[in-house]
Amino acid sequence: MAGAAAKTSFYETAWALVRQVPPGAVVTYGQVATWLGSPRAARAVGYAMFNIPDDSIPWHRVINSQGRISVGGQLHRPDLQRLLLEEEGVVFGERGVVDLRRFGWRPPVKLVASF
DNA sequence: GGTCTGACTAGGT
DNA sequence: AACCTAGCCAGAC
Repeated sequence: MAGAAAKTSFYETAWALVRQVPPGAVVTYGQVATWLGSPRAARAVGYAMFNIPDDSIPWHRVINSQGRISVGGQLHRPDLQRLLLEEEGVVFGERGVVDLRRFGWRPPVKLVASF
């Protein structure tokens, strides 16, 4: 690439990575941040999800490290994220907690390296 | 370029 | 187990 390489923003990279998460699987903000090379940027990742540019990004598959949904009311629909996940087969515990050991997705090393 | 904001996290009380 | 605090990061003003 000659000259200035298109410096992909943190957000765009996060979006691209989240888009790789398959249906029925979930990842945590901290995980995504780690894949991006900044283990402590979980907050920034969350913010990136808040600013998703289009509907092709499965933002709902990103939850917090506790296996719980952080947001409490996106677009006037408090349970939208949960509903979308359940539709994909993700099971929530009695307290709305997802078993990350069971549904947590781990991307191929090669994929992560490409980011 | 300093300041503020958060869909985060880990640790302490 | 619920609640509070401090640390961290990228973006918007």
